[in-house]
Amino acid sequence: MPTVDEKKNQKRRQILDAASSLFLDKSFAATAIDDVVKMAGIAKGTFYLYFKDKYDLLDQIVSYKSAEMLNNAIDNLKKSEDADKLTLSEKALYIADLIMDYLEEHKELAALLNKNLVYCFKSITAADNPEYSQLMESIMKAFINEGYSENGAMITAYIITDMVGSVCCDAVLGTGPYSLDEIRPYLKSAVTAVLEAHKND
Amino acid sequence: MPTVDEKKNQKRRQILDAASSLFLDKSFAATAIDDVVKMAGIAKGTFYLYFKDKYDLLDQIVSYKSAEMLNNAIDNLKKSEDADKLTLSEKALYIADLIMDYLEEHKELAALLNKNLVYCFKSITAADNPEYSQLMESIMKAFINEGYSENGAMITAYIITDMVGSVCCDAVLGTGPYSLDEIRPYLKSAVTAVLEAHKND
Amino acid sequence: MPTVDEKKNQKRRQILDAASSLFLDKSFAATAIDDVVKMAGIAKGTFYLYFKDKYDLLDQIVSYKSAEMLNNAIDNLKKSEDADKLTLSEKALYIADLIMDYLEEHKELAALLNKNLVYCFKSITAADNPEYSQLMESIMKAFINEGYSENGAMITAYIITDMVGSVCCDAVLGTGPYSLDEIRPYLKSAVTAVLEAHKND
Amino acid sequence: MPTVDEKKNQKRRQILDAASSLFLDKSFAATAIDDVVKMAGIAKGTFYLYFKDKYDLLDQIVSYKSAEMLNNAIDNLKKSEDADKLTLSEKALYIADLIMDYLEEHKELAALLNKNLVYCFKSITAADNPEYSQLMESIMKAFINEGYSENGAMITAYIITDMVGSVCCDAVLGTGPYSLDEIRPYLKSAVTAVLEAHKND
DNA sequence: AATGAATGAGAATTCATTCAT
DNA sequence: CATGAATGAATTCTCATTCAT
Repeated sequence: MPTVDEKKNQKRRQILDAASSLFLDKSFAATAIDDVVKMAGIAKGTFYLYFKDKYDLLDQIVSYKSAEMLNNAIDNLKKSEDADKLTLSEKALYIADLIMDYLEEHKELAALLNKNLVYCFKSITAADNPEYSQLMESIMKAFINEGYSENGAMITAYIITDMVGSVCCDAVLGTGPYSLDEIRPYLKSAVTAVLEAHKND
Repeated sequence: MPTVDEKKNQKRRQILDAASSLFLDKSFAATAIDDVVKMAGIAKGTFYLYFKDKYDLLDQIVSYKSAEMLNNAIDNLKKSEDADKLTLSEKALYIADLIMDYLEEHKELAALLNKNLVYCFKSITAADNPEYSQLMESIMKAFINEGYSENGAMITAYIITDMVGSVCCDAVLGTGPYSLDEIRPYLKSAVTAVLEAHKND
Repeated sequence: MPTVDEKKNQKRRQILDAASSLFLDKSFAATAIDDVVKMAGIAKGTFYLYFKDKYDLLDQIVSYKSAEMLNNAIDNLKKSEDADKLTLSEKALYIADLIMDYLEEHKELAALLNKNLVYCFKSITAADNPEYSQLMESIMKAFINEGYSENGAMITAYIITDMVGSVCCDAVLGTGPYSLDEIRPYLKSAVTAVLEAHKND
Repeated sequence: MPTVDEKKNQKRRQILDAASSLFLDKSFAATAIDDVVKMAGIAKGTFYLYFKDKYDLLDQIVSYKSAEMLNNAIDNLKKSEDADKLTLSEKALYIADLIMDYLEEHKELAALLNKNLVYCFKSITAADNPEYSQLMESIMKAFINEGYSENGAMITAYIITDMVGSVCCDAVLGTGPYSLDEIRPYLKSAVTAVLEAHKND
């Protein structure tokens, strides 16, 4: 016996899922609200009960899908028992691998990110989820421990995020010259290299 | 005495310039052909004498603006007499700097590339300009000489291009967390690091 | 201990009051049932328990608010003990003043009447309230006594009502060029003049 | 051989005429742009070539139709050779008659004015047509000559305009209790009476 | 009686493209 | 070559009303 609120949330997710699959197929611009409601199996008016307008839909999709990816990463991190023993570089590669796997399986998120993997962190930071802030903090600490300045750590993380996001989106969406499998080892060694390059900066 | 062809080309450039400035301000989707022709000072019908449709306009802008950037790079390279004596890494940094400077001064191109600096090379490759192919070849040779496999060279170049493009577009368009001045040194050391990482791969 | 009927009537009035204030602010057309129910603090479905549709609401508001104004006029008339001794013209001015005061203080009614002060009398005549018919009759008698034909009396009363309604609505709603204070003396002498003009017609 | 400009103006009038006839039948709110373009025999997009939006259409109709009425009045006035010899009161009655005749024959204007005959003068004043300003001035002079203060003249004219407009619109649209024929003599004597009442105020 | 989620027809407006002049 | 009026399908969003709970 699902409550009213559960039903509402389920319907919201129906719309979110329909829309993100359409955005992947046809792009945001080429997708009409009409397409979304038809695929979600609801009436046009119902859509506007859940979303202010088309842009609100886009925002909510990015947040919602990003949160899914982050939660997935956190879950994985928790499960790997020896996470604590990993070096910063190893941790970075671990997370990079998780993100690549996730985007490969959720191409619709890759399409939405449009190479801006940083969006994830932005929308994550906005929602004040204690688990997220904890994660952020622990990452920063790891950087500092290895000799990075606070600013250097942030910039390095940003460059790596952008590089991984850009290359990975191209790869999984087929818009770049290489498949994810082909480029993954090179991308990972690039991550390590950039990380090392800025140590003690 | 400008020939008919020169006049045509001049009008084509008027449209191209008007459109790219509008695409920067309001995005491709939000720019109407009406806006373009008004800014270019021509009639609506005239537009379709020069471009097949709106998408053709976009394609031609990217090619045209990319060509400008590439030509600028080639000119610079030619002027620096000791270009031949530079190592691969030094050349890469030299080009990266040129691209960063150019995009900073031509934000409209940054907006059009939308983080896909690779587009440039694609649209360049399409047009068979001997100077471009020469440039490409000399770059490849430099890689091979330093011990890269052909495939490794291509992938490395691609990753670096994507990284620079992504970070640089964010920076000049103000969509990222850092300005170009702030991030440039870090980005350059990242370029070197990635380059080194794949040597002998 | 409020009876069920009293409760119903109270809720009906809540809706009526909310709606008329919104109709003043935003006009009938621009006011959504949604706005009304939100302001009245009830559910959308509840609205349709009390009113057939949006137009029924409008009708009932005009009747309800007109009745309020008429009741107010009757009360005032009763209190002024020497009402009987007044001439027709004096009575007319007395009532005109009451109406002007009332509309000044209840601009929402002025907005609803939309210059049709006659609506008041129509919706009043519909409801068969003995007090209203008494009032009407006594007014007609006063006319006849002063030499008007029955038809002349009706037409004169109509013209005066329309003139006062039109000028007064403009004044209190700020849609005309004069404030009520500025125009009131002129309007009152116009009332007297029209009254005199048709005597013995 | 009609010029392009003549054709445009003719099309604009087509739309204006179609719209005002529909506004009479169904009210402004109930008329869709779709109805207007169907009746005018043009495409929906064409409508927006001539009018900014639905409200612009309404404004332009009122101006256009008001101008027609005013021009008609001026023409009539010019033709009646002894206009100069008429007293103010006679002039007022002459104009009132013209307006009543006109609105009876152009009910669509009556519907648009919505009892606000003053709109006419507003929209007329806005357009700086020398003939209109001349008319206004000569009317004001006539008032002053007969002993009115400037303010008194304005207010009196306003009250009369509002009264005639209100009563007359009701009459021709059938929303009031009397037909124009029935009420015209009473309305005219009311005009004279109000005029007299404020002399020397 | 009361609720409020769902409906879907219908509204206004936009805009890429065509074509007669 | 150049023009710009005309097109009409497509799009987003609104809102009075219903009905299962």
